[in-house]
Amino acid sequence: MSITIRDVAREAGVSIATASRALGNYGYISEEKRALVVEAAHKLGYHPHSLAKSLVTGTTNTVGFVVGDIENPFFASLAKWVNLSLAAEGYTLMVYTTDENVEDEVRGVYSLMGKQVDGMIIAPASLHEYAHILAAQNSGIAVVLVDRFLPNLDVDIVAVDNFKGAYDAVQALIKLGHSEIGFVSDSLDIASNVERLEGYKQALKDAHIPLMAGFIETTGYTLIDGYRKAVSVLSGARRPTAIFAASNFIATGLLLAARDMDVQIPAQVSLISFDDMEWYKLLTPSISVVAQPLEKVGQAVARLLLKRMRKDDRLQYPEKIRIPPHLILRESTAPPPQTAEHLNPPRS
Amino acid sequence: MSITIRDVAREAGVSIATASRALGNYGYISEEKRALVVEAAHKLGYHPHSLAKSLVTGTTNTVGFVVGDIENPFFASLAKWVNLSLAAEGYTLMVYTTDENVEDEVRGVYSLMGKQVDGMIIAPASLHEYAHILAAQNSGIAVVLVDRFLPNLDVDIVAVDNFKGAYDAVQALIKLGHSEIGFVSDSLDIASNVERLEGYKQALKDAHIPLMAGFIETTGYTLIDGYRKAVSVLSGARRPTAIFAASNFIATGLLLAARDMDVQIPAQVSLISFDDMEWYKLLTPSISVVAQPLEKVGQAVARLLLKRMRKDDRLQYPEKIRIPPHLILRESTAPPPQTAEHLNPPRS
DNA sequence: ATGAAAGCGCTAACAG
DNA sequence: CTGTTAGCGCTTTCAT
Repeated sequence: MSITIRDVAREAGVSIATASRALGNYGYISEEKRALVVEAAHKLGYHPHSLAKSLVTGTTNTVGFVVGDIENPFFASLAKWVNLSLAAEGYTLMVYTTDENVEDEVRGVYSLMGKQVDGMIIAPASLHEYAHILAAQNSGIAVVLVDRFLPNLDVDIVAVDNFKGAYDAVQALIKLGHSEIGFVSDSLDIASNVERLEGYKQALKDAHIPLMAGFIETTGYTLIDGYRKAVSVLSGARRPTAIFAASNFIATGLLLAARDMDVQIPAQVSLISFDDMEWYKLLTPSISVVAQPLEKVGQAVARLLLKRMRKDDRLQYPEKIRIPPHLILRESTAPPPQTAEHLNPPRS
Repeated sequence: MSITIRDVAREAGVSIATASRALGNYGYISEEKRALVVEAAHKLGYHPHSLAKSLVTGTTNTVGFVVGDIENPFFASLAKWVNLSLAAEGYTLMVYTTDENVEDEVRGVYSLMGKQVDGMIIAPASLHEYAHILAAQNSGIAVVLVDRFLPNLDVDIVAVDNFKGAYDAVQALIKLGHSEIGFVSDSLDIASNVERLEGYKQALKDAHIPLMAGFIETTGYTLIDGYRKAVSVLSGARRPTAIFAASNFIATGLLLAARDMDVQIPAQVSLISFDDMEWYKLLTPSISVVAQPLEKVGQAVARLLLKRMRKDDRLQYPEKIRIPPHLILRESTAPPPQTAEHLNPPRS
């Protein structure tokens, strides 16, 4: 069927060991035989069987990337940057999509373990279920989390400072005069959302604005979930004058809903979104955001994983890297409408 | 180090073969021993080593996905749909990004071959270089192309009817009264762009509008390439009254440029984009598009590949599947400006 | 510098 | 129904 190193060796008139040395560029071998083997390999159209090699060396040059949804521009962009760094070092990415579903994630992690990936990058779907992540670590695979901390687990992580990002955003809204600020995110079983919620709460607290439970809303992770929740928030009895959307999907759903319901942004409701999108600049109004430097995050993740896979012991354990996000105020944020009867001017 | 089937067999007090049968659910085995083995495996925390299994069975349950840029929403969305269908059948996706660079693509295909993927889905970066794709096919891997035909190669493909999509779009512009219609795409070494150009040309021809070489422009595949080209097109001596953008990246670049240059859409220039984006609806004006039903494309690709991997011989060879796109006219298309001295009313 | 041979973890004849 | 055994293609001691 396929051409093996055995065929190459025979063709070149050398032993399998010599052929292996020639093809793998290791050990002692005469230039003469090396050339012979290389030529034979070329002539026969030989291509190495990495699986067989992996079985003996124990390394696959493959890393697993486990995320909620590869269609989400946040993950797609992250994948691009991670891949860029990893591909340069000869690694291939196996992408596993979980639909933010823990059972799928567990399946994915074990499947990837079975496929003997050298490392895994995971954006865990749940704060509370991590036995599979522990199992992967214990089996000797390098694991680094991205975007979402697992406070109960000692494992490397790279993420944006979500607390600060949310805090800055909400503080900016408060400075504009808002006191009725809504928070909308997807599941609070996801660590980054919890951190963003904490930032939101702290900003309100520091401004002595009472926390209103009705202003904190969560929904699913898809665009349509975001849309539905937005419709309910915008049509609620007590509509906030500003909304902090904890992700691009939530913000997009809200924009779609606002358009359909003829709610004016920012005249009636201000908006700040987590995640910057190229097209946010194109909207009328352009959208204010907490931008995540995904290039930096992706590179940091890749670099850290690479070091772990190479067992670089100059690293602390675990390594926790926080990348600062930055607030960009555009046109979707403005002072609250004058007619708002609940207007509560900021103290500052 | 790790727990193997040998350990499980010993623990359960059976032979390796029996353990393998129990774990793999095949052959004859008593319920009693099966339970024993399963329990031992569970107790020991055994996880199968798929690589070793693959080495003997010759199948990996892995498929390679070779695309230009996973960050491009077109590919990201495609990946999602393909993955959905494939994951349901137990396959994992290895994503290889080529940056639309043939050398990278060649490297990727050979790397994936070495990793013994059962199948590959490729959006080839070049019309002319396909020896590597042939090699993959010849090595027994199921290969199906997506989005881009390779006319000189007998290989399965699923793609949108690019000719028709472009034809319909340009015809719609002509009906609105345009005769100075620009075409902007990335590389014409990419089959789908060529097909779209052909559709553009044919629509002009059928309306007896002379083809102007200066109205056909190509550029790179990134957003910034699209932006730069758009600036030059919009500031050219003879600016078209309508532009057909052959991809979402090109269209986005053009929108960004139009905003920066204060060019009014559609008052001064009409625009139709290939690829529909959720946010196109949110812009002012909303963007007219040739929408590609990516869910259908992704599912068709996955289904076809699955059949090939299973050697379903009810299939023709090669199988060529065209999915019809559909034109959605929104607000970015309007009659040309009255002041245009070159106005050439449609004949219809 | 080169070759013989062991073995990575698993499946699949084959024999019993 | 169960166990023994021969590989899958490759790397890597260990001799020579």
